[in-house]
This record gives sequence, structure tokens and C-alpha cells, in this order.
Amino acid sequence: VSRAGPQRPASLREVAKLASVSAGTVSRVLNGHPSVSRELTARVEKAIQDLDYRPDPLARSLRSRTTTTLGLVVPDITNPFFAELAKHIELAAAERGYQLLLANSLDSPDVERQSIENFRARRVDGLVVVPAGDTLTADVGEEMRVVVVDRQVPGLPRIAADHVLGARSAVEYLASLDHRRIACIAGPQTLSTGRDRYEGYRQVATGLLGMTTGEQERLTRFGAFDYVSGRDAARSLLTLPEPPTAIFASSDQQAIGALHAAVQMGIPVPDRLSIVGFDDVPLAELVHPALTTVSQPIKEIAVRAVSLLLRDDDADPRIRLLVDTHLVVRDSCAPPPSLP
Amino acid sequence: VSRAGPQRPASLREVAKLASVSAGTVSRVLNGHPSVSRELTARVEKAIQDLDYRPDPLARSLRSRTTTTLGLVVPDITNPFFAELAKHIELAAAERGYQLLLANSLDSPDVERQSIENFRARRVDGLVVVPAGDTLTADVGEEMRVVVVDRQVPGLPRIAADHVLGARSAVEYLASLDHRRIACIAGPQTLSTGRDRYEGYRQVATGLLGMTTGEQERLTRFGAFDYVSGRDAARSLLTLPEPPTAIFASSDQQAIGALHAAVQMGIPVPDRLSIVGFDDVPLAELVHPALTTVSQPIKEIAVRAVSLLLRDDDADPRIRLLVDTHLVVRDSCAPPPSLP
DNA sequence: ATGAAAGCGCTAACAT
DNA sequence: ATGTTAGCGCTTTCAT
Repeated sequence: VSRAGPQRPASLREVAKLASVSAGTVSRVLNGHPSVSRELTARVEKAIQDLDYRPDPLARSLRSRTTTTLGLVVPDITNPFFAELAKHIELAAAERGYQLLLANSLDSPDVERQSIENFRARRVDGLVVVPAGDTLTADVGEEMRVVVVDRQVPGLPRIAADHVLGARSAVEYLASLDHRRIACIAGPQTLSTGRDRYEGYRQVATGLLGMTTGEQERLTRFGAFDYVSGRDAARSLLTLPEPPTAIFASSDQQAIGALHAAVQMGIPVPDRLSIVGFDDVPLAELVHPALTTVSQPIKEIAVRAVSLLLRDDDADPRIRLLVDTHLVVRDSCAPPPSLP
Repeated sequence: VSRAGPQRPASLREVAKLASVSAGTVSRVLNGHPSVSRELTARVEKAIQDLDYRPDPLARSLRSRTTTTLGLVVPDITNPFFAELAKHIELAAAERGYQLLLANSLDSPDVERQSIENFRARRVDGLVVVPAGDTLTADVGEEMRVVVVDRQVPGLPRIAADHVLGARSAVEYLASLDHRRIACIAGPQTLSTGRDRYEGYRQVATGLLGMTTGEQERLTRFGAFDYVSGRDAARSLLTLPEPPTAIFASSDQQAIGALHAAVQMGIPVPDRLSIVGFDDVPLAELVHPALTTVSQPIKEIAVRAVSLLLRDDDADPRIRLLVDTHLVVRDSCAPPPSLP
């Protein structure tokens, strides 16, 4: 006797009836509760098979107050860095049976707050947020775990690359090529990432390079992380009486802006000017010359963030919060011209 | 008398009690049901204020079988086109109080099916999917609206740019510059977008240009939409005895690959070779020379897709499904060299 | 180890 | 127009 598949999905009670057990037992089997006999477990599992039963996540969530859902708030998913972060977070979550709600804050603390509160209302089990500002205005509550990624917010666990160390490695590399007049295109000092990268520059400038504060200031320009800021900063730096022989840019976009500015001014890269970027966006290897840059292990950041949110064992809170960057050397750097 | 905010959020029944009405009435006020008197409405609203009551979306969903949630499945959120699509879908959804679940299919029909089934289990009200293949293997069910974006799937409503027309406009532009030997770097013919863009090329080649089928075939290369395919295709085309004076590439990545290939071969763009791309990714205006390309109105596609999913009125199914592209002219095209 | 009973917080059908 | 009654489909006491 052939029968068409069930139109309305089967419910737990139907499974219980077919297996001649109580609803509670079915639920216990579903949730891997230890105290169910082999015999009943088998009967229930058979009934589940036969009815092609799938539990209703909504009903389960209402009762258990958990949702197997994570929330992610980023300033703008269009930013390649955040897109890659989102991808790996979604994949890591899916691997453990979690789904991902996504929201863009557009760098507005208000929008961010709204999104976080929506996520809370929906009872996401965990929240990953790349903060719009230096602080989180949303009331996160107690029931939802939170991890901040990339930018720092006081008082909240954060997983991110070590931007200070990353910047140091870039500037030290330039120094190892024998550059002495190394300039810095700094990012927004309102963002921890902007501050940290600048701090890395200053550490090497002051230490290894022995530059005075005055020299550093003369060779530093502040701006946004974008192309235009990089271009304009480079123009300003390259018209100095004593122009730098190398530039450390705080982002790849800035670095590419600087690259184009140099080319337009007839200054060949890397022959007369070396440039290092930060982030290793896909574009970095497509420009000419290909950009030497500091790569952030985005996948690792994503995986750690998800692990931090999903571990039920609070026993080992010693997940490493700072992950290592590495310098990827391409064609945009060379020794300075005309060594004595 | 000052009182701290409520620890446990207030429930609908508490609101009902405070307003001295029944739970049903509170629910009706919440849902804007017409038949509630001004008086009771006011009392309920006051109670809601006083208790800072917020309805529980989960409970509401369980009962009403709707979730004010949309699902989005893309091959890879890291692709700038999909990222921008996701952004605008999320924004359009948020504007109407909907949230967005995101999944990457990684171009795998299996992963796609799994994600769609998860979304269905969670009762998303609508699903937008950029299909991994030429067909949707998931059982979409009846309760969830679906719209396919970009790539086509037979039998499902689709919102997308008119790729045929877009390709035509690109090739016609090249023709208007007096190019006659126009080559085509075609995309995967397994994807409707690849086929459509190629079709646009052929229409103009056959019509306006009067090229024979043989000529067209000699000047066409097939490949993936990526940089490497574009580069290799261009190398092949440019070593022809009679090389093209212009190339229509089916994607910006291909076009940029072709650009670099030409430069490496000592063929200046646009002086000796014109190139047009497709998509207008952010990178397109950052390469040198800036790329002339066909821009897809991604935001419009996103907004229409959301409208299509969210309209309760089935009366007017005549939302335009094909949206217009437009050519953005930059620096990568010029008249062919040495006109007779 | 299992069953029975009691909800999670809301909406909708049915009264009136 | 409003109240009353039943659940949505599951998990979790509380018994036994």
C-alpha cells in the first residue's frame, strides 16, 4: 500500500502515540537525555523515521528559551573585511546547527542599538558585534552572550587581531630594508583599530628608528581608512622638503590611494617609494605593484568568536583573545633609493 | 516613589490586568485590530507604557505562524555583488520590521538545500535566494514566499537586471566608437547570467556589426567570471593574427584580468584596446584606467525583491521583474587605433 | 526510567 | 466591541 508523504508535518504527540510512549519520553530522546531505556529509544526513533518527524524550532525555543541562533551586527556588510567575517561566522555557526541573523549598523550607534535589542527580543543565544562606536549603548541583558570583534569596547570580551603588533611588523619590515624616513598614514583615532595601528608605528619609530617625536609628527597624517584619505595624505607627505622613502598606511584602501598618488606624481613604486598596507583585502594583490600588507586571520577570528559564544563550559575562559597577524610580502616595497 | 525597571519583562496578561481588560483586547490593540474602542485602546496603551511591555516575538510566531523574518541564501557573501545585495535587502527588511537570516551556499546545491530547509523549519515568511545551480533542489513548501535573484530558475519568480540588454548596451557602445572587431569574454554557460550576457553580445555582433557566426566564434572565449579567466582569455585573443580592437568582458573581474594581460603585453588601454566590463564593482573605478562597465541597480533589485515577498496584496502581481542596467562610461574605451 | 500535568506568551475562534 | 476559551508544539517539573 503506497501512501503519499504527510501533508502537515508530524507532531511530537503523533510520534509519541505511534511509539506508544508519552510525549515526555519523545522529548527526552530528541534531546539525548540519558535516562531512556534502549528499548524505548529504539521505538521512538523508528516512529520519528516513519513519520519523517522534524521538531518545530519555534515551539522548542518558546519553551526552552534558547534559539540556536546567533546575531551579527556589522557597520556595513559591503566592507570586504566584514563580509569575510560574516561568511566564516555563518559557516562556523552552521556547522554547529546554529543560524545567523545579520544586521548593518551603518556606523550609527542608534541603528546598532535597535538591532541588538531586536536580537535580544528574539532571544538569540549569542551576539557578535563590530561596534559602531567606542561604546555599546544597547542593553545587552544577561541571557545573551556577547563578543566584540575587531574594534574594542571597554568591559566586553573582544576577539581581534593584535593591531599594535601587526603595525610594528610592517614598520620593522620597512626598517629592515634600510628605510629611515618612514611616514605613517594613520586612521581615525576614535577607533581602537586606528589608535592601535598608529601606536605600533610610534613604537618602532621611537625605538628601532630613533625618530624624535617631532620627526614622527612631521611624517604622520590622520584621516579616514579610505582611498581618498590615503591619496591626499600621500600627496601631502610627498611634497615635503624631505619626503619619506616609505609609507606605512593603516589600511589597504589608504595604501592604494597613496600608490595612485605617487604614480600620478611620477614617483615609481617601489623604486623611489615603498608602501605597506593593512588588512590584505582581495584588491591588495590586484593592484600594480601588488601591495605588501598586514594580513588579519579573519577566519580564525570568526571561529574563535563563535567558540566563545557557544561553549557551555565556562570552566576555561582562557581562549586567546588576540590573534596573530602576518605580513604578506608582495611587490610594493624595496630598499630606499640612492643608498650612500 | 522611585522604582527600578522590571527585572522580568512584563507579559501581555500583566498588561491586561493593569488595564482591566482581557488578554484578547490587549492582543487586538497590539495588532491594530479595528474593533477596539478609543477608551480601551488608550488604557491598554498606557499600561504598555507603564510596564515597558514588549511582546515576545517567539510566542507570537508560534501562535500566528509568521515570524517577521526573511531568509537570504547567497553563494558567497564575500562576493561584492552579493554583499551589496544583502545589505540592501537587510535594510529594506529592517525598515518594515523584518529581520534577516543569512546563509552561504558556497555554490553547493546540497548546502543550499539544507539552508533553505532550515529556513523553512524556522518559518521565515519569505526567502530570497541566489541559486547555486540551474534549479532549486530544496522543497520550498507552500507557506514561504520565494523570490530568486540574479540567476534564473525555471518556475520561480525572479528579479534581476536585464543582462541581455545590459550586454547589448556595452557592445553597442563599443560599436558607436567605430570598433568592428569586438571580442567577447563569456562567462559560464551553466549560469543564466553567463548565457544572457553572451546572448547580448551575439545579438549586436550579428545585427549591428554584421559579423558572421564564424567571426564571432573566433573572437569569443569562455571561462569563469574571475580574474584569471579574463586574463587568460585576453592573452589568447590578443595573440590572434587579427586581434580585436575591443573586448566585452562578462564581468568586471574578467575585464580587469584582461586589462592586466594587455598591459603586460605592451598593449596600452584604451589607446590600442578598449575594454568594457559588467557589474560595476567598487574596484572598477579604482583600476587604471578606470573601467567602463555595465552597472546593475543592486539596490533596486533588493528593494523589489523585498516588496515582492512582503506585499500581502496579491492583487497586483505586475511588479516589474527585470530592472534596467546602465552603462557607466569611464576611461577604458576609446576609438580604435589607425582608422583608415 | 517513565508518565501525567502544567505551562512558555501569545493569537484566534467563538461567544455575547 | 469585548471577554472567554483553546490551543500553537514543545520541555520540564513532579510524581511514581
